[in-house]
Amino acid sequence: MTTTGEERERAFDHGEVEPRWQQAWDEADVFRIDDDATDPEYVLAMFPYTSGQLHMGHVRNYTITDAVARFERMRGEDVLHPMGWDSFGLPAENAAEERDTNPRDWTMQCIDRMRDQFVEMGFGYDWEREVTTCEPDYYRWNQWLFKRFREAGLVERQAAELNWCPSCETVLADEQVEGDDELCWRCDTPIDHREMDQWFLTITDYAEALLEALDDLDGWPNNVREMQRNWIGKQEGASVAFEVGEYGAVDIFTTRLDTIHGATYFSLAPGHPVAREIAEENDEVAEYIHEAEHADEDDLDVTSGVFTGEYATNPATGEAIPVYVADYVLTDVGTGALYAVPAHDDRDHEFATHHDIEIRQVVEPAPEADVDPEDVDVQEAAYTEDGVLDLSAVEGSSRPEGSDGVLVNSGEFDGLTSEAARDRFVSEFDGEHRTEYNLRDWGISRQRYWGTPIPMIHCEDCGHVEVPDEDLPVELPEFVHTTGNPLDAAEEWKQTSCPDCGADAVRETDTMDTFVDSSWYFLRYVSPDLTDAPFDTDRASDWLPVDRYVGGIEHAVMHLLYARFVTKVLGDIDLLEGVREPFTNLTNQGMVLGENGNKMSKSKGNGVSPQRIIEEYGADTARLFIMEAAQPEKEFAWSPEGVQSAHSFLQNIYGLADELAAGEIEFGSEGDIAGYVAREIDATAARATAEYETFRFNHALQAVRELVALLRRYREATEPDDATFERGLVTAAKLLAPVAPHVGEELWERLDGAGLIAEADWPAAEAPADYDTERRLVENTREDVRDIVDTVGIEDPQTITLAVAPAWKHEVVDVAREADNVVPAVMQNEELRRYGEAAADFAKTLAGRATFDEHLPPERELAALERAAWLIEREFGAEVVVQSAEAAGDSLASKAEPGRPAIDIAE
RNA sequence: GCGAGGGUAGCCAAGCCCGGAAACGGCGGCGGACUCAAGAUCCGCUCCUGUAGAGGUCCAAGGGUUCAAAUCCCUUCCCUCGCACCA
Repeated sequence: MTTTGEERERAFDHGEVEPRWQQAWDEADVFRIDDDATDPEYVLAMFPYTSGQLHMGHVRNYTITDAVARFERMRGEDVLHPMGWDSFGLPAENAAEERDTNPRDWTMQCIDRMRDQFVEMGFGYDWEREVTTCEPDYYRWNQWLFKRFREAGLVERQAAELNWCPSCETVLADEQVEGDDELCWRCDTPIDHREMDQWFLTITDYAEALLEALDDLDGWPNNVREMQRNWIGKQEGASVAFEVGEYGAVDIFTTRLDTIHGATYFSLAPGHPVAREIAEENDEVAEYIHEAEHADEDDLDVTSGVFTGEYATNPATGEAIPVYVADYVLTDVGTGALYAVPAHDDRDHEFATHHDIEIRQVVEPAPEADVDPEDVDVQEAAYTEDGVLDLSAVEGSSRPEGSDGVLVNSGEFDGLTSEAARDRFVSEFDGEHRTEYNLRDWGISRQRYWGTPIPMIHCEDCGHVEVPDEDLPVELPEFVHTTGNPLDAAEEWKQTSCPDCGADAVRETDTMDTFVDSSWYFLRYVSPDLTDAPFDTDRASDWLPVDRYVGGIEHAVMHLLYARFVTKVLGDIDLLEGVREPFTNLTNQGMVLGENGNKMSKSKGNGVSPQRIIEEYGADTARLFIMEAAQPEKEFAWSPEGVQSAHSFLQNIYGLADELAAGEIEFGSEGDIAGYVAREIDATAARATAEYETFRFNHALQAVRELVALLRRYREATEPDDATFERGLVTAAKLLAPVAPHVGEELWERLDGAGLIAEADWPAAEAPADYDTERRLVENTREDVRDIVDTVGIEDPQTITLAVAPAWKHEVVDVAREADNVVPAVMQNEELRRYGEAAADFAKTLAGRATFDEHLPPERELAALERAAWLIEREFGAEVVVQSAEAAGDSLASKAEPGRPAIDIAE
């Protein structure tokens, strides 16, 4: 960037300015919130994982919440805006291994580094409420809550299948298993699936509550709500038992019980217990199951399966249908067993065709459907829609060919709609209504060191025994480098005695999933130092829910679902009162893309380091650029031009304030222009406020830029009125301050503001009366003048005369607006009739129009044009004369209409 | 396949909920002011036609409702995201 000498003189040095204000805020306790505050505005960003690296995603996330917090504070709200550290987790262990240190030291260093960066960015947090999940002061409450959940019957020990790396001797999360070959991400060893006992929180008990409440979460994005609905995966259906050979009754789950008469085979998942029983007698089945269990996802065709030689009895028809074991039936969906209806299910159809099984239609389109039953050929493709039952094809049906249908066996079902049949068949075939969820219980056991120890003890005699509350927290032992779980290797720590019987016992060596930490951290901020409970129930009940939660979409399901679950449980065990949902409004900020529009990544080499931007341009430039670039939820590409533009703007407005402070601006007493500027100031405040409220910071900032540009033009055009000019700058500074807080303070200091702008009052936000109408009048008039000058080709206009329409024309429009029949209505008006033919002609003109824009009365139009005349003078270098209809005389004024002054341009 | 969100001028992108001006902004491009010049800044223009503020054609495509549609309704096409051998 090149700067002129003058600009350099007027520029601020962010490296000097920013730390100074950060210190000033700190000393003035600007961001502290008192424990006594009632129902403060709770503004929260998802706390970061402590990687030590601040990236642009963080900067964007925290710039948004910081701007909102500052905005609300200036409006006089008490604001809770805390920050903490999601500091447990596997990466810390890996980093410790790589650097020959331990997870704790490494994590603490990362936290210090990140905290410094947050301060440098000017983010205003109440650091007295800082929460660090890897501190015993925090995680002891994970343990305490685990026990309360257990008391409430929400903790279970179940077997679960896990990814196990035989070389590292540890469990891996799904995302740590790489590629189709399923290799360990660290040592490239193929992983095993191992069934292990695990601790679970039974979130499935809350499946319905979690699902239902989504409908009322109006402040959440639709896609997140939809993702949670999908995840919970509610299915309403029914279960019915089929007798399978000598193996007894097998329950199936179906959502299409109406099609039961069309079942022509029965299918078991390879993992179904009955399939395993059959395999013991049948080698072919055993082989298939083995194959299915060791195959990769796509190895087996959808039609793969094996006939077991067994038959199942269809309770609807009494028929015996063949039993298959098929891979397309999933063990953990429904009951892992189903009856197949090839005529009405695509996969069953494909399977049946391949295995040459009968396809029997039992549903046809209902009369109101726009499909002709004749066009449905289930031999070709399954008909999967609802319809009416057509049991003519069922064996034993008494329905004659072509008739409207008589019932199979019992006659009473024929013609039922699918919906009615589903309901009816439940009782008819001894089934039961059943609701299935895709949601699984939350397995929280991790065979890792860097997490919250699960507060349980295994005693030979007493089984699983809780660690008594008074012995909490169970603290982590010293970290040891080992291939497996360091807790397992910590012999001294592991050996203990049973709290119940006193015998020798061992501690649980699993730690908790780190999502446990983040499922309630937003409550700990309320009372971070409390020593006898995780949080102060009264205060939390008052301060929660979080009013504004901002974070990445990657947490749409996991974290946000767990937090909702925990919040509901806390309510049910009386630790929270009247808070059923943790986050009222949720925003998922979009990605910051690299300059080329691709995702920033090391491999693409298009990453932009926040640290570098802060050093080169300062935090405010980065903040302003990010907020101007796009609305929070949209992605945008990093742009050096945009950064540059934000930087120049900040320098520019600073320069103006500095000149003002230095007394270098000549002031005068010009009145009309000041009036114009004054109205623009008010309108800008109103617009920016509304945009802040609706999270469209880019629009708010655009308004601020326009105001500053206007002030600059004002100064160039005339000797401005000092009070108006200063008020304009003060307003711009305040509107800018939430986004560019350091520059805001610099401006404030030069504008003689008392105290800190961070604590100043937000500008009153009331647009002037009829602002929009006036603005439209002025803009239209300016455009018309341009249009004329351009089309006519006037080289050098000398005088531009604007004449406002006479009062009677305004009245004609008023009458016309109300009238059905314009011309008669106008001519019947005594007053208007006085204007004779002119009134009639004008009425005729209006009669052809469908609508009438709002317009100002003549004297207000006159005043508005007088205020705006300077803009036209400046643009065309001509004298501008604004006249009333009377002053202008008939020849000109007759061309004017309300909202559209007559224009005369003299060369 | 199911679900959600979209398709607006060369590009990015507002407006759509609550129908009423060729449609806010920005970038890029063009012209002008300032300057020895460039940059920065400022003022315009940027769908087509037009010597007094005009006319024409426009918001993925097609239909409909309405005095009036980018906006409401229907159909089709395309994009992005989420879920999915889900019984």
